[in-house]
Amino acid sequence: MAGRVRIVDVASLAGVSTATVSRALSSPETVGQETRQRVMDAVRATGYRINSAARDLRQRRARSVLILAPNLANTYFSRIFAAIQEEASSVGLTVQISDSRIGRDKLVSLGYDGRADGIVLLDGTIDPKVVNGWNLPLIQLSEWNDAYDAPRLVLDNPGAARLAVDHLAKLGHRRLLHVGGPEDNILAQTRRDGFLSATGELGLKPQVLQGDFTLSSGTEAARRWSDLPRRPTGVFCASDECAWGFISECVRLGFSVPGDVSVVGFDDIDFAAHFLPALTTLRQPREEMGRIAARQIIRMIAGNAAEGGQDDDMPGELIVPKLVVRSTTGPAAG
Amino acid sequence: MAGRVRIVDVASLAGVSTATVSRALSSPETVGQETRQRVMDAVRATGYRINSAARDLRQRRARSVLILAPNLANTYFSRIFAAIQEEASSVGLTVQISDSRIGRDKLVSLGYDGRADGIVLLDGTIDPKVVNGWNLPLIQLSEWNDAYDAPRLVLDNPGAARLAVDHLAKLGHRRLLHVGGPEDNILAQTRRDGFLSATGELGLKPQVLQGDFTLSSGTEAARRWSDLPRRPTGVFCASDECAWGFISECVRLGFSVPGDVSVVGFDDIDFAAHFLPALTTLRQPREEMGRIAARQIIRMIAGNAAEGGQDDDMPGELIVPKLVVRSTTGPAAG
DNA sequence: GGTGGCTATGAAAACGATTACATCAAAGCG
DNA sequence: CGCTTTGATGTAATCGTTTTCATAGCCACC
Repeated sequence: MAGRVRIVDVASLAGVSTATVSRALSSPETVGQETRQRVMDAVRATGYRINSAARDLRQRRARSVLILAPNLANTYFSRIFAAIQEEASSVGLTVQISDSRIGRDKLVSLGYDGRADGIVLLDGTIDPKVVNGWNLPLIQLSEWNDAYDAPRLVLDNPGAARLAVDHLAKLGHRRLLHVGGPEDNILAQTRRDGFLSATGELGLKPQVLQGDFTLSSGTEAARRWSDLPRRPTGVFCASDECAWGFISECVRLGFSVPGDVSVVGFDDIDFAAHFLPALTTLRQPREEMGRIAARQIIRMIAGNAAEGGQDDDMPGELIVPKLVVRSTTGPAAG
Repeated sequence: MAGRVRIVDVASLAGVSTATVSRALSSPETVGQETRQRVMDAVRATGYRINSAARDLRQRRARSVLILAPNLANTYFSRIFAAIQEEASSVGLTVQISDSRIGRDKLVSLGYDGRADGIVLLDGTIDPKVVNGWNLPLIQLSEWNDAYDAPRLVLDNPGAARLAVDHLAKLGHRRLLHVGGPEDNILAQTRRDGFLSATGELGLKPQVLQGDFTLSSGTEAARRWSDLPRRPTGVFCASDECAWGFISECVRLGFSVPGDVSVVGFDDIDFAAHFLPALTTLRQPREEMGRIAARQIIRMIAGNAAEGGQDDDMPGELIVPKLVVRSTTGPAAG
């Protein structure tokens, strides 16, 4: 008795109207004791399950949040997804996930088609016209874009870079290198800028190589590093993957870490503590970030439904990173 | 001019009926050249976007597939998700993702609420009554359960275990250890059984420790290994994470890999090639698996819509693993 | 010129819930 | 005892599409 049971079937079995069934299910207290029981029995007997499409249409809401991220394969996101999903599920919201690089038109639709009533956006490179055109509660997470008209929850990236630089400086390193991320990425930009201003203030000699957060870009950077005339002894990479790519290639090239070069990563992925040597890095509390963002979008959705479209006061919460010192950094030689 | 534009608005602007607008959008060839043009112009002028809830209700389909996986935070899945999402998106399907450990009742609803018209299931531990009760196209991926009445796409796990054992045996290892996964996991079971029968046939001495696929279970296993009287020299771990936990702890305890012990992992995650030493492992083509599964569920959904519920002939496609020899395995001493 | 077969369109009935409004009985109150 | 209030229920409109008919115009063919 599955799939094709409608609310009228329940109603007729219970000997009441569909209105009563609906009420018995969504606001039981408005329905008589005995009637409620009859309805519940009928529901059980028929195996009735609500048809969400019908309810969504009538109520003009979807009980669903949409997560948009560039490149779902990136393991950086998985913990965030899990946290969001958990929070959302706990208040009865389902979660849709889409790659944010699916093409402008599809993207526009996602925010318009009535299937989501809130968006968690992890991509700062989407055309602001598209983002601001969606008429939905939205929160920016991790990445952001000043042109988006929505609250954000992001890490203090410049502060994190400063922590890395200070750490390396304190160990005596004077020639510092940053292996950054893609030029159009806001995280890459702010980490690099933080690196440059921190080194500047300390009167250190900064150099920058461009990468793209990946293992192989770290590997590539290591080769370029080894060709440098007076090799930097302190390296700050924009991601743990990049850092590990850098380190493993250095070792293959016959250098020692941290003997010849100290390396700081970024993110503190699960493997960081288990690499050999264990990676010094900046911890980004991804699970917590996902959780907070989820709670906020849930509040915004609820508020939106209640107050009718009043946007939040758009606070920009700043998550503070933490330096985790392990074994890929050590005192500068000499 | 956003959000509140309905098909009637487009229709009246174009001076046609809603039926014509609908047709112009979904089957343009059935609509007159000039009318079509007028409709398209009106769509553009109003910024009309379809309301999916209404369409889903009317068509009784959701253009959406649901992915169910145990523990979304597990990075093993991310590449699979990405592949599925990509395939799904290319044919206009959206993707919902949910943790499969959300509680029986929510789980039942997910398959019934009309929001998904196909399911990719990556969890073999769900109550078969629930799974078989869903009246939807479904495919099992990676994990499976014989009681599920649905096609599956899985790796040849026993075959993979055999590859690992043969490799270690060929290197001269006689005392072999398997660090397995959780007892209730079908992957763990079949890999362990494959290990046991392969070692049995070769007349080798097998031992088994239980783990749970994680880094820390590998670490723990390494400690237990080091306490063993006559330590096994060849180790086969049920996942790369576990293998790396094992190796890094061995090194910390003062052993050499592969000098004192050879280790084979499972999965070939991105890091495997970049660990120091690089990990010998069994490659599981996760992206390809996701892609094939997605294509199949798409076919099943299409077939379902066309033929009206006829299930597939339930083929059980078997993916063949490949041994990737790197640097954590070497000849047995003596 | 009547019949049949196109093609292009519109009117209106679905799809399956929720909910505003009406109804009716029982109860409270002076 | 009339009048209002309250609580429980039913009736029917509604959400925004798609799709089945029905219709109308046009051409062609014997």
